[in-house]
Amino acid sequence: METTTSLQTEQKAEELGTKARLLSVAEKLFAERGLAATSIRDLARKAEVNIAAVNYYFGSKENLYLETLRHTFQKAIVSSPRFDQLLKEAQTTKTPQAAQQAIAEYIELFIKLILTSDEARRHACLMSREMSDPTPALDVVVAEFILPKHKALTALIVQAQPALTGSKDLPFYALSIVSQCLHYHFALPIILKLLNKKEMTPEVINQVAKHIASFSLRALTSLTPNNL
Amino acid sequence: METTTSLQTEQKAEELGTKARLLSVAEKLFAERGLAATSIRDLARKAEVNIAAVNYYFGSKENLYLETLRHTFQKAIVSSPRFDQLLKEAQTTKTPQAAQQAIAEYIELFIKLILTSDEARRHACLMSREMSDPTPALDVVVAEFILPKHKALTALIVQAQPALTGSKDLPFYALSIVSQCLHYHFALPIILKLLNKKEMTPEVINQVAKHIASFSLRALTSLTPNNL
DNA sequence: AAGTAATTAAAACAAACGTTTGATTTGTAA
DNA sequence: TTACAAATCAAACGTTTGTTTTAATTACTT
Repeated sequence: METTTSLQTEQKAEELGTKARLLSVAEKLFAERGLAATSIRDLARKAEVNIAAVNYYFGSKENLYLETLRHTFQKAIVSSPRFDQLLKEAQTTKTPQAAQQAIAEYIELFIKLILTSDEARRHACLMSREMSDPTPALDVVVAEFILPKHKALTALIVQAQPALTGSKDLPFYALSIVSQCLHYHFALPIILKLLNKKEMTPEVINQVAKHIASFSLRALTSLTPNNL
Repeated sequence: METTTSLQTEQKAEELGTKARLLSVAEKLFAERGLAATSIRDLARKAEVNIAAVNYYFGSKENLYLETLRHTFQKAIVSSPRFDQLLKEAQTTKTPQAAQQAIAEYIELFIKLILTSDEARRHACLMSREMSDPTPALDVVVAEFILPKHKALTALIVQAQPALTGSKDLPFYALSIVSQCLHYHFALPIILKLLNKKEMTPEVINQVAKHIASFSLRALTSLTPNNL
């Protein structure tokens, strides 16, 4: 029996139970290869777990995939106050300049997470696979993870450019910013070829972050009532 | 025997041979489900062809996939002078204004292709699957298809904003524009949920095209030597 | 210490997979 | 017609797939 409260079942706190070990390896493999290309046997072997454990704990492979996405993005939600902090800070200082600065930092944080953090990369991989082959899990992730972030960023954008208040294509602004960042995840292999590079160096990453921030803020701040 | 020159083997010109039928169905299925999730049996059944035909004509499933990508993007290259024409026209009129207009039309054409043309959508699907799980075919597609387009768009950008000449983050500008467009393919299911829509209507598509063009051109034209 | 529930383990299941085989049909040229 | 090569076909190949079964083992409660 897997008890979550008692510590007697685990000699060391660091040791993961069978279920947790499955979820951990599943996150890795599903992100790397996708649902169809990941076999339960490979998964069980890498998790050092019997083949039957998957069906014992999760009922089916599909359900393991669904639970893996839930588990992964719940982790991400908990560990994302870094972003939310940024948004809150700007709201205290209500000036457009503060919001613009927050947007620039948001972009920089986003780009660096995607291009340097293995965990963030896994999340992005799982998400892009969901977009190619949507499952019921996508609804949950969008509602609980993406929609709140989109709303928060949009609020920041309005603060940075008050002229946008009530504009009918307001929701597209956050998409313009986020899409530029995500492109450096989705299209990374292509972008590396275009830049004639083997990998993303810290210098290039900084350059990219600065470019997207500058590009987007110019688009935002140069907005005049004529453009609306 | 499949003869490519003689017409006697095909009663009607519209009828496709076994090989062509396989390539056609393969493009569809690989785009919809990906390599791993597409079975040769399903493919052969939908192409009304014997199972052994795949290995007879292509040697293996993997090779069929590779040939499908080659075939598909070679078609795309041939049928893309619509884009190239746009670039050429701007070069004749050498003014920044002409280039800016061309960029706006480029974006509109791009967005509408991605969101309305089934063939363009298939190409985009194949490409996004290649980016998630790169195969040797990616190199070919990038070199022959993407790199030329990136160079042409970059030339257009320099013409639209001559101050960018020689700038070290010049290659990122085309990426900023293209990424915004592609996002409406990659993240379409998510974007629909964000916009609370069932599907993309022609009105929204127009709105998106206008937004991206306006957003990008503002970012481009508001560039001053200070920003460099 | 006994007994019950939870977990692990090994083995086997049918189904589907990509591929190969060998025979048959088809088209063409001698 | 005869001969030969290309194309198509049904059938079966050996693996691998996700899942289930059955038995042994472990952990917890009474």
